[in-house]
Amino acid sequence: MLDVQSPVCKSHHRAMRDTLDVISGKWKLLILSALKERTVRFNELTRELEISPRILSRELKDLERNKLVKRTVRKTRPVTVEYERTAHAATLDPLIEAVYEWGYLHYERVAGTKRPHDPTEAE
Amino acid sequence: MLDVQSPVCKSHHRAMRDTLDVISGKWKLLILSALKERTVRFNELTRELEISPRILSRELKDLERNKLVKRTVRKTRPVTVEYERTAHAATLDPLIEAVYEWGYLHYERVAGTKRPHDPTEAE
DNA sequence: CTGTATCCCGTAAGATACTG
DNA sequence: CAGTATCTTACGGGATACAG
Repeated sequence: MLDVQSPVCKSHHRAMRDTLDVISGKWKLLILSALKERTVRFNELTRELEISPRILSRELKDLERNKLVKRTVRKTRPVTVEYERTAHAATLDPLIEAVYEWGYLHYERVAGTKRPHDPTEAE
Repeated sequence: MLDVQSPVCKSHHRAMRDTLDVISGKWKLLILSALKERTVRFNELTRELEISPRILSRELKDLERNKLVKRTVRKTRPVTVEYERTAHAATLDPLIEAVYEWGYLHYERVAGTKRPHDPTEAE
């Protein structure tokens, strides 16, 4: 049988799957992006990203498990928890940047076919 | 500085969502990656990516709808269909490259925490 | 404030069989 | 070969209420 897929393509494929397994989904990159500049508390994130606490909790755990965020409990009055990116997460910056760049540059193109939100736009 | 969500962050967020809406999911980037070098036929893709025809069909339609792949019917013996990337898809190269790079460089790290590997596959 | 516990829905994804 | 038709399962994602 002819070798349809070269070993190069295979490993390429595998590497991409590895990445996608970690960062795919609706939220992970957005969360990491939100943590890019500063440390953020749980509820801050729910508000900023408009994500339900249930989902956020799960996503943060995933990210923590993959060593991309660090969770810190601060013994304040009611107790606050701060999330911050790890150094490892910083290695995702080029990827995040690429995602942002593409969305920014090709916004109109995307808008033509689909565009799900923003209620500020009058209907 | 205490402006929790600056307009910059908002638009950043939006741009990322736009990108994610188009390329998120398990398959789209892998498909585009497979089409990077050459034109590929439908069944070739199902074999190379180990994706079921149903899913592949849907993904290709999505990509076509977003002007990322071009479908060409060749009037051969039983009829073959070739898929190729559009010029627009080429603008995703930096993103795809970033996905590949990260998976490649941080493979070990990922392996430690999760690795849904396919045991049937030997290399 | 920081989550967890339920309940629910839509869709992604897969297996298989079948048609043009 | 290139898909489509079903059917089924799994999971992502959301709403809400509640607990620590």
